[in-house]
Amino acid sequence: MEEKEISQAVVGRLPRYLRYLGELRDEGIERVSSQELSDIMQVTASQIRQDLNTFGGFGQQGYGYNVGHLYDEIGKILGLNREHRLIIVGAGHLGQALVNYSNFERRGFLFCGLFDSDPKVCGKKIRSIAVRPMEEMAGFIRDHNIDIAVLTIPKNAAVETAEQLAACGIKGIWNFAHVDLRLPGHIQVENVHLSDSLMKLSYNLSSSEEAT
Amino acid sequence: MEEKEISQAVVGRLPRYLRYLGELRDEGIERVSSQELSDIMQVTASQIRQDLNTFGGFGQQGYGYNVGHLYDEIGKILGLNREHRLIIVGAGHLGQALVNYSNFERRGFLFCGLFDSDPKVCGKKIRSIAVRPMEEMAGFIRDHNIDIAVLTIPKNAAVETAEQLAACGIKGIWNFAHVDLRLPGHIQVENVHLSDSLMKLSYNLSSSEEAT
DNA sequence: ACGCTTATGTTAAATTTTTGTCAATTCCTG
DNA sequence: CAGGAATTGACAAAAATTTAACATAAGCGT
Repeated sequence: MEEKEISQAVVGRLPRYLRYLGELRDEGIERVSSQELSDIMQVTASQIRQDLNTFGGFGQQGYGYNVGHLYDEIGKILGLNREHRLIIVGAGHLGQALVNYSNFERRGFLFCGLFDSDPKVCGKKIRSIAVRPMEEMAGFIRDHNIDIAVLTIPKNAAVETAEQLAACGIKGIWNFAHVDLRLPGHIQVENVHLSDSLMKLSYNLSSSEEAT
Repeated sequence: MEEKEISQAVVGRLPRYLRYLGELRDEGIERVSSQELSDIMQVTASQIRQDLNTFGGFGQQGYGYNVGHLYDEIGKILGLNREHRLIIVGAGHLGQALVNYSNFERRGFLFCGLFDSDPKVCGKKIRSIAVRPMEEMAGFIRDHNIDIAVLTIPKNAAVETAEQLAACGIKGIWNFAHVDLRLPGHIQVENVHLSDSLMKLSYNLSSSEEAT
């Protein structure tokens, strides 16, 4: 029963709010007003209030927002109060880099398995996680209650693998491959298209140059 | 002399157009209509025409768009017709992963140098590029005409390093550190906040679950 | 060469997103 | 404990983005 569709624009801003609130909290600051946050974050106070009110009234008139409480609430909204169990498919440099990123684990994203089609890297251990052959993937997902798969393999392999993952009942895919995955709607896909990002930077470089 | 401000929403879609046009071209397809592209890409034909017309009339009425020509034009708009010279600051797993990604070089993004503050990794070679100490960075940028720096270092170091880079006259920063960099407006910053992306996925997982 | 079909470029409408405003509520001081 | 200051939540206005509609231009077949 979807209450009212919440735009991805709003969702996309939540992690940033969380980040700044975490910093304030770590500085020992207990309360903050939308105007103060606005000054720090360089977005309008109106947008902050609007965004937060999408999910409920977390503030108090005349007082502002309680930093710790707001931090927790946004965390809950983002699903950080539960644990997520992930596997990484593709034990190349990028896959390894992600496994080694300990910040994710701190947020409840647990890397449980690593898979690769290359027999030469299978058996190798990365941060205490063994690389397994692709054949074991389906079973592993079911046995270890995996909900997210991270795709760090070349694009031609990615499409087929994504379909396998879908068939295994995976809930979400964090896709670093440079293709758009076409999967059933109940499977959430979040794309990280690095080359797209680099091209945007390139555009903005050219564009700012012209505007001399 | 900025003609008219082009929205980042449009710019953000260009790389995706480029990708699909490249695929069509590789299949030997010479012409395509906005409606055909619409079917393939799952966006409205209207949006495609609107987006393309932001930059000029690349199509022909009654015919459609010439795939090769449109591909080239979008490439030019994105600045892919020129070479970009990059350095990577932070030779950790992520930095190494990016150096090894050959696709970027094919697009004209040349990795020219690698820098790290850890003396233990300095001197090491990654894909024929030696890791240099941070002290050499400023000189290197000037000597090798570097325009883009890729920041793959922890966030506390990132802020200070970004300021150094700005002082060296860098044009753009591709920022993988989990902070917002505050730099003079003429320096373009493109952020890749991986944990934000993962949190979005997490939100969408929770959200789709609720909507059972 | 003519007319029908196709498909763009452009303008207008609809929708979404962002910003501004203000009454209502709570805090805080004297 | 009363009154002024502060700040939210809600609503309204403005801006931006997306979609629709259509006149116009070019292709294509006969």
